[in-house]
Order: sequence, then C-alpha cells, then structure tokens
Amino acid sequence: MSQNHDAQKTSETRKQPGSHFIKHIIEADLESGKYDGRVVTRFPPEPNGYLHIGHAKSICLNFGLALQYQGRCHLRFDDTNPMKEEMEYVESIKEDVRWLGFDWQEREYYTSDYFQQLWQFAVALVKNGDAYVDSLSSDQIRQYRGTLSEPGRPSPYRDRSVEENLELFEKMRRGEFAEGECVLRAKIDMAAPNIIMRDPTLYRIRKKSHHRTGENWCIYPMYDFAHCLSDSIEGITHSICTLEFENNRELYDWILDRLHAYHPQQIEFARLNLSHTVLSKRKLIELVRRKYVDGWDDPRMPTISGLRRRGYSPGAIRDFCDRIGVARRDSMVDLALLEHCVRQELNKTAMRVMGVLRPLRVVIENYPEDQSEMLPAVNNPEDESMGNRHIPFSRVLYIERGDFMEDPPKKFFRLAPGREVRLRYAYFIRCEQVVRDKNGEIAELRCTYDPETRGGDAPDGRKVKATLHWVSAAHAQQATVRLYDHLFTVENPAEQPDFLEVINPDSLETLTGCMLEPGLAKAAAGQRYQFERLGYFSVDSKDSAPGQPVFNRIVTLRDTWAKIQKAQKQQN
RNA sequence: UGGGGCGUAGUCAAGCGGUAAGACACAGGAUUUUGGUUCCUGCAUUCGGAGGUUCGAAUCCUCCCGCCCCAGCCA
Repeated sequence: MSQNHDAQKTSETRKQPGSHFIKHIIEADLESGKYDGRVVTRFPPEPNGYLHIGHAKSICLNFGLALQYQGRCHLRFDDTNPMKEEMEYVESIKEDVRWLGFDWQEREYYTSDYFQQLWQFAVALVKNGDAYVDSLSSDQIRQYRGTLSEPGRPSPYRDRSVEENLELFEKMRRGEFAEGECVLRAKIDMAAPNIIMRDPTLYRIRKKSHHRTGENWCIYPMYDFAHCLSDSIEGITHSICTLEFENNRELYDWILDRLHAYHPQQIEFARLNLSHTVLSKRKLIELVRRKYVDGWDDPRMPTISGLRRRGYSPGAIRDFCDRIGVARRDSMVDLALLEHCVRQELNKTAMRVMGVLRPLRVVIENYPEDQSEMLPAVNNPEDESMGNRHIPFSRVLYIERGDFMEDPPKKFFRLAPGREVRLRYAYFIRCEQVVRDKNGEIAELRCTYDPETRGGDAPDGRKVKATLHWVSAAHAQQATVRLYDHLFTVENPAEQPDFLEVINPDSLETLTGCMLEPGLAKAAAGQRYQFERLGYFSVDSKDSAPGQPVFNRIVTLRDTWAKIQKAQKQQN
C-alpha cells in the first residue's frame, strides 16, 4: 500500500512540467541521505562580461533548485584571472541576478577570498608529490602535451624533489620569477587519454593588480584548481555547469580526492542556444566594440540588460527558462518561445492604449470643428480591476497608414474608399474622399461619422469588419518609437563563416512623429503598454526626455493579417 | 583516426520493459469593438539506422551512422 503510494508519487513528480534529470539526481540524493538532506548550489560567473539569457537559464536552474528543495544557492564570483576581470562587471551581474528576482542574501562569495586556502591546498599537493613546478615555456608545454591521438611526454622538470618544488613554489609566490617563467602543475599522467589530465596547470604567474586582492598575489589559481576547491569550501552539494566542462570533471574529482576534501558532485547540462541571435561572450563583445549595437544594453542584445531595456519582464524570462527544459543534448531554442512568454504575461498585465505609428490624417467632415468629447475605454479586457480611462475624440484624427488602402486586395477589411469601419471605443466612420498632395501621395482622408454609433455599436445592428485604433490630432502626444526585429537574419549565425555578415539590416527602425493618446505623456520609464493592434512597448529608460518620450517595441502582437499578406505575396 | 558526451515531430522536451505526455511553431474552425485574447480540432503507427533478446523494446544487447566537447599559463 505504502509502496504503491510512493511509486505513484514518483511517477507524478516525474510528470510535472519542469521535471528533469538534475532534479532526479537531487531527489535520489535526498532519499539516500548522500548529503544529509542538504541541497546547496551556486551560480559562479566570471566577472568579465555582462550576463545574457543563457546565464539566466543557469541562474533559474541553480536558484530554482535551492528554492524547491529548501536549500541555498551561493553567488560566487569566479575571479581567478586579473587580466580580464573588473569591478564594473560584478556590479552589473549583481544587478541582473537581483532583477531576475533571485536573492543570494548574505551568500556573496569570491574565489579570490579563498586565495590563501587555495595556496595551502596547493602546498599540500606538492608535499604529497602530486604537483610540481615546471620551468618549461608555455610553448614547450604545448609541444610536450601531445595531441588528440598521440600521448604526451613528461617535462624534464617533472621529477624535481618535493623540497625543490616547495622552494620554487614559494619563490613563485614571492614574485621572484617573471610571468611565464614557470607554473605549478599537477603530476598526473602525460599519456592520459583525457588531455585535461596530462599534468594540467594549477597556478600561473600574473603580475597584475587584482580588483579585490590588489597586489597581495602574483600567482593565480587556474579554473580547474580553484573551482572544485571553492565548491568544497562552501559545502556545495550539486555543482552544476555546462557540457563543455564534462572533460574537466575527471580533474575536479582527482583534485578533491588527492586532498581528501569534501567532495561535491559536478553535473553538466546543455547550454542554451537561441535562434536568430548569438550567445558567445566573444561575439557579443564584438557586436559592442565594433558598434553594430549601441552597447551591452542595446535592446537588440540577448543580454539581461538588453532584454530589460527592451522591456522584457523578469517573470517572462523565468517562465521561458522553466519551459526550455534542462537536458544534455545540444539544442537550439526558437526565439518565438521567448516572445510567446512575454506576450502571455503582458496580455494579462499590460495596460491597453492607442498609438498611431505612421499617422494618416483623417478629417470627419460632419463633426463640428470646435467640438471634442471624452470617450471611455477599457484599460485591460483581461483584467477588469485595471478599470477605465477616457480618451478625447475630435474632428481631426490620425489613423495608421496601413489601415487604409485605396485599392484593397482580397481579405483586406480595413478602411477603403466608400467603406465603413469602427474607430475603437468611438464611432463608425465611412471614407468619402481621398485627398492627395502635389506628389500624388495620400495626404488625408475625408470621412463622415455616424453619431448613432457612439461607443462603437450601431443601433440598427449593422456590422463592420474592422476596428481601427486612432488618436485625436489636437490632443496627441508625439513620440519616437523604435521598432526592433531579430538581430540576425538566419537561425544560427554562429555557424556562418562570418556572423557579422548575417546581421539584420532592419533590426532597428526608428519612427519619429508618432501620435499617442494624451495619457501617455506621463508614462514612466520602464512602464509597459500594449499599443492596441500593434504590440507591446515600453518607455526607454535612457533616451526618453520630458515631453519627448521614446518607446521600444518589446514584441509585436501575433499578426494573422501579416501572415495572409506574406502568403499573398508568395502567390504573386 | 585517443578520450568524453549526445541522437524522440519544424523547435524544445517527457518517457526509465506494458504499446509515444506537454509546450512553441504550423494548419483549420468558433467567439471577439484589438486580424489580439480565449476556445475547439489537426499535427511521430514510430523514437538516427540495421540486427538481436523478449509474449511485449524509444527503453536491454551488438554493430553501424551522424553531431558536439577536449591539444589556454581562459572560464
């Protein structure tokens, strides 16, 4: 009976969305008492760049696991390389993790805080004959390492005595050698089939000031040495990293075993790849340095700061990370899924407003010149508690240029000569005349309205096929609106010979003179809205100025008309 | 061609010897004062391939094929 119940429970757990192999491992460990019921994870960024959506996957995983199993998650800056790391990055990383909604409380750690302990561990290794100081140059070390198919050869310095190694290592620490003159290496096996195990470097000399330890050290531990021991020092239980570290796990285990240190387990999962973008630090840096984008927080960037500035919400990003799953196979997630996640959240939470991006002037000929009126509009049909607002209507309005066609194709059921449509929350109008300028361009539409249809319903029951958004010209708030699209034209830019050649030339379109309903004059930075029939937009936090707001398009609404148009184009 | 991983739909992904979940995308239809939302419906007779074990295989075994990672004093 109880057995049955347990079996049922297990299968239910497994069927939960978001169940994955790492949870299975943790649950098995919890059951066997492997770590006395503890679950301790960590997010260990190197402070040498900005966090991106791929990091968000790892953050959600590590913090999420700690939350789910009542454990803890440490934020640890893996700052073992003073050549690349800066304080600016640690600040941005902290801001991004916090913004995503995770709290590391007082558990903010730095590998550099362990330098003294790490040094002592290294000394212990030397004393046990498990490490030696090598005086080969980096070039020679590479030659001695062998290749993928041939074993390496031992360094001529490999059999130095413990005493000599101790003395040399001490001299390294004291700065008596120049950079590159020697390194500390683990003494493992130069013929190991896993190249990582061919006497890996543990310490190298770097005569560079460190952003936290200053001039205290001139030798710095390598990742493989520092990481496992930092995990050990912090009592991590599950050390979760990406697949490319799989080969390093053998060394992770070797070091902890030799030192008889507390031994967390390393678990690898596949890193995130997202279609139509790049997520490698190198490529992201290149986009910034070569000015293809306007900085790390350019709204087209897949960085957390870019997504934030674009208008993405932390909840949508967390939802995305929950949905993509955690597995061991390389994958490429469709950007459409991320877009779906924001739309889903914003549909429930974003206030609806009307904004005309490409204005076309409309004059309501039978509406009195000096008259205007306030019409009630629903703030969010998905959430009644968001209430109503009133928007001004008058004789001269703007509608979207794309909502009018002089010679409408099949299935276009918006405004056209002689045709009647509804202006949302206002009246039915009929297009009576098209007025052109001297260039033959459409300058304005002359229309009539039906006073009986106030609010949008005809008492005689007649129907219209379209409802248009609009803004009263006299009351409009002008704005700049930036339309963003995929940064790259192809699904996987990384597999191109040169990813810079497939940058989408239309990834940004800046529209000025957009006309918004007047309430938007006091929109606060970061505020998110749905511009009805167009998409979700947010107020840019950097470029907006009082009286001249700048909006970023977060994502379009799903657009069936665009699909029909595309299909029609392909037919012709 | 050394070692380590991974192959389930267009894209993710569950599945753990009992007869292919779910999501996104896509395609139809209904409702709609957003061509939005919502709601229905459809979308793998088959799990990289071939053999084998078994009453029964995506799950176990064998061989083959394909893709990814490793030759930093980066992480």
